Formats: sequence, structure tokens, C-alpha cells
Amino acid sequence: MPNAPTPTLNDVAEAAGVSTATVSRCLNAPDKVVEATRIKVLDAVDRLGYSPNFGARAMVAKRTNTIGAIIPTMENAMFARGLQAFQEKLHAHGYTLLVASSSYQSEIEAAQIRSLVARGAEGLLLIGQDRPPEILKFLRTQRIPALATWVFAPGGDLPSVGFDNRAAMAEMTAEVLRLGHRNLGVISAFTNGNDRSSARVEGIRQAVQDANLPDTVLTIVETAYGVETGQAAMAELLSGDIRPTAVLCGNDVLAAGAMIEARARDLRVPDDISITGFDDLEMAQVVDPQLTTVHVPHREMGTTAAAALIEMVEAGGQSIAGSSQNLGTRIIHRGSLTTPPRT
Amino acid sequence: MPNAPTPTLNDVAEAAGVSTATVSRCLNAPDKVVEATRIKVLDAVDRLGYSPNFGARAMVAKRTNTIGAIIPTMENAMFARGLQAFQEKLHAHGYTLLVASSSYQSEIEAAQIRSLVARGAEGLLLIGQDRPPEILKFLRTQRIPALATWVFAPGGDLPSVGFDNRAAMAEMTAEVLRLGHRNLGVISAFTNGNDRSSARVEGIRQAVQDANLPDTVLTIVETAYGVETGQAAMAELLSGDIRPTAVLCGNDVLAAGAMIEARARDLRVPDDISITGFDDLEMAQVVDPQLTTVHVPHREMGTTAAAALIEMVEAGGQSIAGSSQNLGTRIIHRGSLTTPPRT
DNA sequence: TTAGTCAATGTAAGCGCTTACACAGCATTC
DNA sequence: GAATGCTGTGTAAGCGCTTACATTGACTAA
Repeated sequence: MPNAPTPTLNDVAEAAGVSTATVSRCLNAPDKVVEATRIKVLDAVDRLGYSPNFGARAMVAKRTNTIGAIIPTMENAMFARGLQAFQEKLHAHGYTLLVASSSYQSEIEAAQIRSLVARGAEGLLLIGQDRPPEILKFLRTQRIPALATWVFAPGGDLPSVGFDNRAAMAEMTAEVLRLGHRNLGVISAFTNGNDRSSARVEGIRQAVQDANLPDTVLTIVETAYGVETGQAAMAELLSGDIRPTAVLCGNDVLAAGAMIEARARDLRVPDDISITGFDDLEMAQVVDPQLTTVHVPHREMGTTAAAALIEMVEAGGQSIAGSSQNLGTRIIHRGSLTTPPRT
Repeated sequence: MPNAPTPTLNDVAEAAGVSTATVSRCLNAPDKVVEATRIKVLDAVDRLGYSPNFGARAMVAKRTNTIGAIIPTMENAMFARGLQAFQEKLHAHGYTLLVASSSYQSEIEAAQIRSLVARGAEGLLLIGQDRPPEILKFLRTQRIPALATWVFAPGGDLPSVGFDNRAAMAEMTAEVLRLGHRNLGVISAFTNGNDRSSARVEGIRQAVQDANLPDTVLTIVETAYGVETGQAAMAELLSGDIRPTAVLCGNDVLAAGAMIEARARDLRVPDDISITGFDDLEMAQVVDPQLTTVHVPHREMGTTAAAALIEMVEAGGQSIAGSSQNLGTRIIHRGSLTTPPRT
């Protein structure tokens, strides 16, 4: 058996006894071809197991119907959920999603952006607002519309579809302070190069300031994303001189870790210590007590972002601008937050 | 400002005053070009914001360094984790990962396979072993090596890197039976078109049979993936005539749902009822009591699969076969499984 | 000096596809 | 019965790139 190379349009044309143009038409505009021919051609396609070469097609058609997304990591349920919704919406509009991950590193993100654009992405979904000017310039010269998500930052370099991390966390903090807590632990994901994390921490500081309290009421620990790291951070917080009565966590996963550590030390949540999360993942409902957290409409965000990006792409060269949308968050009161224990 | 189209190799060549061949060489084999020229060219590349067109390159070079993966959904931590490891390994070997999701539907998977191949995927990671013969034929005629994962099925149509779902679940069931349970509830993900789910259920039946027990000891409920569906399934199980003393869940997420329902009914886990999971996700450690579950080496599987697939791809036309690897699982004893309550 | 070598660059073909245009055949229309 | 339109198909250009081969010129060796 000779090493049959993968069949091309030409092979199909020969097999069907027609020209390549006809084959192409059969595949892309079947009604422009009379039925008898179409059957002949489709039969040949089947027989040869022909599959069109996307690159060649894209090169001449100048359309790819492809949109790219770059997320820090797939291993974060929050992104996974939003992305799944994003992809479903894209699919419904005939677009294909290409996903890449950056491991939270700006240079990798830059490389991935170039890679996705080279692969024909006509629009890009990115996480967060901050990125180096070279990238923005690249996007501009390539005329690729891009959307920042998981943040709401009108007037930023990129249009954004998301929510106000800072305000949401400030609201949660205000609630904690209102309940009477005056000694707050904070477990945050690394803020360096992560504008969502840092906005959340800023929100906390803001709320403390707005309540006319000194920022010495705060003890902040930064750590990597994960249950175990959250647990370790909680251990650190609890071994300090003054024990916080409430711990604000930058996300639900860290909060779950904090709860494990609290339990390990025989601290009852929330009677001995309150814990709050952020994101409202499944995990928030699975821990005991269930987590009081900030609900983020991840799926809605994915869907809205898809719609916005498609619009930007189809607006074409005209305006790459697009406009920002704030999706809003709300505090979900469950069992992990209450008044501080009486001493 | 004229509508500047995105710059091409030619534009760079003109801007640098050299031929396209030289520009191409600068980019792909810099040492074949004298330094002075190289600087000129790279400068022009920068100035124009040039980015090579992947499709055009792939078309002539016949290499894409791209591997595709199709998973049922990104919204499942189990896949996310394995995939992240897979992608890291690929990256280290200079390959790019293209991800698509199939929503657990075979026809969508087939379409995605074609789409990824058309986009130049040189190898494919798939989940599970079962798929229609047309797809296998397509893969064969296109000479695309493919690997089945999350299963171990030597002698199957595709080589596999994974674990034996059936044996793992049988082992867990045997353990439950050994503790004295004689009334087992089972909450399984839908088994239809999901060979992992069905293998797990088969494992349970097998273990019951091996213990010379009638399969009336089993009450099986199938449901969709999710905490809430797990909870509903548990409710169904608990409202039956005879209450199971142990509930075997097809995965940790369903198990977490089951625990919530148990708690809602004031049943203590494990004293009143035992619950087991499968996968050993973070969620298993976060619930209280922590879940006794089957540990699956997701990351290791991803890494191993990447290595195997790269090897298959680089073996090229010769043998698309590859060989299967069984990664092994083990039961993690935590707090959710104990002997049945005395009546 | 002259042939020979070699490194640096240019020339041009062609990868697989779509599509503008040309063309043939046929049914209408006056 | 010629002019007209329409429909189905073919012809061929060219998308952006890599690379085999040709060319150039500087240098070496005899």
C-alpha cells in the first residue's frame, strides 16, 4: 500500500470528474451546484475521507470564524465556568473557540496572543485589564478586537465585560465591619501582576478607610491559589499575636482551605471565627458551614462577553472599540459569617 | 490614515530592502543570515508589527507542532487538571495545544475532531474509548495518531493512557462490602455514551457478584454531573423503601451533593450513612467529613499522555499504534466511610 | 592570474484553497 | 429565429509562506 498522502480538493475533483471549483462550491454553497453533481462529489469526498485544509481556506477566504481566549489556568473552576458559557455562545453563532493558558505570566500571555492571532483568531478574550503597551500596540496594528473580562474598567485600554472587583470586596468588607469585627485577617491570591486580586485587596482597604478605622485592623497574607495554600495562610494568620475574628478570602478556594485549618484547630465557624469567600463556586456550598461569599455571574459573563466580542469582530475594521459592561455582583449570605465572639 | 492591511512577509522584505527568502530565514534560521541583515530585518518586523501567518506556514512546511484535545466539558475539574498538565508537558516539547469541548455528545466530538485536524493537529487526545467507526476510519485515513485517556483499555481501537475505572470501583465496592454494608445506594453520572461512568457501575456490580450477593442489594440512580443533581439523587435514594447504609458515588462532585442532602436530613456521615466518591478532587478534602474516595493521578495522566502522544506523532507515518499504559488508582481513606450503623 | 570554494542572498515554484470571470448550453421572449 | 437571460461548470489567479536551486561576490590556493 503506497503511502497515500491526505487527499486534497484536487484529488476529490479528479475522483468525481469535475473541477476543483465545483468541489469547493459543493462544500461551501451546495445550492449553486446541481444535485447530480453534488452527489457525485460528496460521494468522492466520503470515499477519500477528504477534510478541507483550514489554513489554506483561511488564507484565501480571509475569514476564520475563530475567536481566541487566554486564561491564566484551566485549573480554576471560575475561569472554566465562564469559558464554557463563552464557548457555547460562540458555537451558537458559528464561531470556534481556541483556548490557551498563560500560567499567570505576562510574557507567556503575549506569546499566546501572537500565536492565536497567527492562527487566525479574529477576536480575543483576555482576563484582566493590565498588560504591557507592546501587546496593545500589536493588537492595534493587527486590528484584532480584544475584550478584557473578569474586570470592569471603563476607560481602560480595552473594553471590558465583567464586574468591579474592588467595589464588590469593599461591600463585603463593609458588611463584616458592620457586624462589629475590628480585627480582620485577609487571605489574598498573589496581587503581583493580577489586577483582580489587587483590586479586591484595595477594596478591603478602602472599606476600612471609609469606616474611619486605621489599617492596622488588617493583617494581610498573600499566597498561591489552592486549598492547601489557603490552609497554610490561615495557619499563619492564626499564629499571629492577635487572632482575627473574621478572615476575608480573595476567593472561595482559599476560603475553603481556611475553613479546614480552622476546623483543625477546633475553632468553630462562624461562632469563633467568621470566614468569607469570593466567586460563589460550587465549593462554597459544599463546605460546612456554607460559605458567605460574593456571587459572580460567571456564566452570564461568558455569554455577554461572547456577544460583545462577536459584535466587535463583525463591526470589522470600523471601530475596534466596543463598550464596557458591568455585570454586578451580590453578597450571598450563608453560614460562615456572623458577629464576632464576645470576649 | 489608509486602512493598512496586516503586514505580510513581503511588506517586511520591502521595508528592509531584502527578499522574502531572507526575511523567512531570519525568522526560522537566524544563523544563516549575516548579522547586519538580520538587524535590518528584525527592525522592520518590529516596526510593522509583523506576525507570520500560521496557516500559510503550515501549508508549505507540513508541520504545525500542534496537538489537539477534545474533552466533554471544561467545567469539570477532573479534566481541567489533567489537561493543564498535558498542556504544560506539550509546551515543554515545543507543541501547542488546541482544546475543544464536546458537551458529551458524540456528533459534536466528531465535528471537533475534523475541525482540529483541519486546523493542523498532528495528534489528538480523546477521552474514553468508545467512538463510532467512521471516526476511527477518518483518523486512519488522515494518519492522525490519537490517544484515549481516562480509561485503560489495551486492545481497544485506540491506545490508551489511563486507569481501569471498573477495577477501581470494584475495589472500592469490595471495601464497602467488607465493612458489612449490605444495602448500597449508587449515584452515577449518566452512563449512556460515557464509558467511564458505565465501567464504574459495572465495577460495582462485579464486586457485588464476586461477594456472592444478589444485585438487589444495589439501588442505582443516574443523574447529570453537578452538586445539585447529586443532592437530588441522594434525596431520591433516601426516600425509597429501604434506606441504604452506604452510597457509592460515581465522582466526588456527586458525592458532595449527596453529603449536603444527608446533612439536610440530619443524617450524620458516616455514622448514619457512609458516602464514597471517585477522582480525589480538591472538593473531597473540603467537605466535612472528608471524603473517602478513589485517587486518580490526573496530572500524571496528563503528563504521561503528552509524552506518549508526542512519541506517536514523531514516529510519524510508520506506526500510529502506540501502546497503552495503566496508571493505577488507590483508595484514599478519609472520614466518610465506616461500618454500617447497628440497627 | 585564474580556477575553485563557500557564504550570503535572490528567484521562483508551489502548498490547498476560493472566487472573479469566462463560457457553454438551454429556455424565454418578441 | 435571433436576441436575451439564466444556470451550471470550468479556468486560472493569487492568498502568505518556505525552500530548492541559481546567482553573486569575496576569498583562497595553485
